[in-house]
Amino acid sequence: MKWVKLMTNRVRRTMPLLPISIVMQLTELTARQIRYYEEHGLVSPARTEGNKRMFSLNDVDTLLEIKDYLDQGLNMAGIKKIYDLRETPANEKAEPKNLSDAELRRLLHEELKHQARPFEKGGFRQSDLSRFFN
Amino acid sequence: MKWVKLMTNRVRRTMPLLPISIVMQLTELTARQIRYYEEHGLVSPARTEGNKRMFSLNDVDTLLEIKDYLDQGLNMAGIKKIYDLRETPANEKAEPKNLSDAELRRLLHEELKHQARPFEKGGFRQSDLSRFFN
DNA sequence: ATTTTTGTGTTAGAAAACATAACATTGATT
DNA sequence: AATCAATGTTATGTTTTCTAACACAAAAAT
Repeated sequence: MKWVKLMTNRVRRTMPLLPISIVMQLTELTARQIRYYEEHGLVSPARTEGNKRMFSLNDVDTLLEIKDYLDQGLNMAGIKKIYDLRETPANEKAEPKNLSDAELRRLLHEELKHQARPFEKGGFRQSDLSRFFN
Repeated sequence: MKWVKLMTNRVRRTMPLLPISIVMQLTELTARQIRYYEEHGLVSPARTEGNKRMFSLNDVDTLLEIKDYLDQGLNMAGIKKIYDLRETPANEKAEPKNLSDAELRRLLHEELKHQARPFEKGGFRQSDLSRFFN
């Protein structure tokens, strides 16, 4: 079952869940800025069928970093270079990627359902999606 | 620092981040169903300035639970009752809830920042859940 | 000291997503 | 047969997001 863990970890951070409006709030960037950074390949949000950008938590992470770098005086080229260097294609392991939608949903659902609640035991008020933020 | 952790946990789970379309995919419920459950007070998503529903991770959890209960044959009344009973106003402790947006953002930022570096995000434009896993 | 480039603002017009509200349908309860 | 509960469907209006274009100030290059 290790692969499940890995997959869900990956899924957690890469799931495109957030519309640009939320990302704007989370990052304090304007839509213009976010799109501009995308234009330069620094983020690659998914798209809905209707072509709307949907961002993952990783994307938010990246955008916050970009913001930091800009604050530190770097320009696009510098930031690009940093990310290029960071890319270690060596340690990119191929992951099992041939699950049906239904299966993936079921896995997600399972995880959501049986989350150990830290404190209470009887009252599992919520199964906790917050792992998505880890 | 413990309370920070707790607090951020709470914040993370209650932050209204997700539009209804994403919640639909996550829960496999229709918009109609989700709105109907809201009508019955089972979830209370936040609203944007423009009146669009924004759901928290807790909301998703709740919706998944509702789905389970319905599958188990409960009806609205039953589910309502369950949530009513679950509400133990005794253990509702007042939580420190007076952080500025900037502070919250910084906390979130910190958490996101010191994470293991993710994967590549290639551009993709697919429908269904499969676009979550690339 | 000009000229060019960069990063961002602003605007316009179109399309997508979402809202409410009403009516329809289906299966269970009375 | 009539009612009710949960959901589907449709109509219509508003909000959000999109792309593309032009504007502009500050930095960089010439």
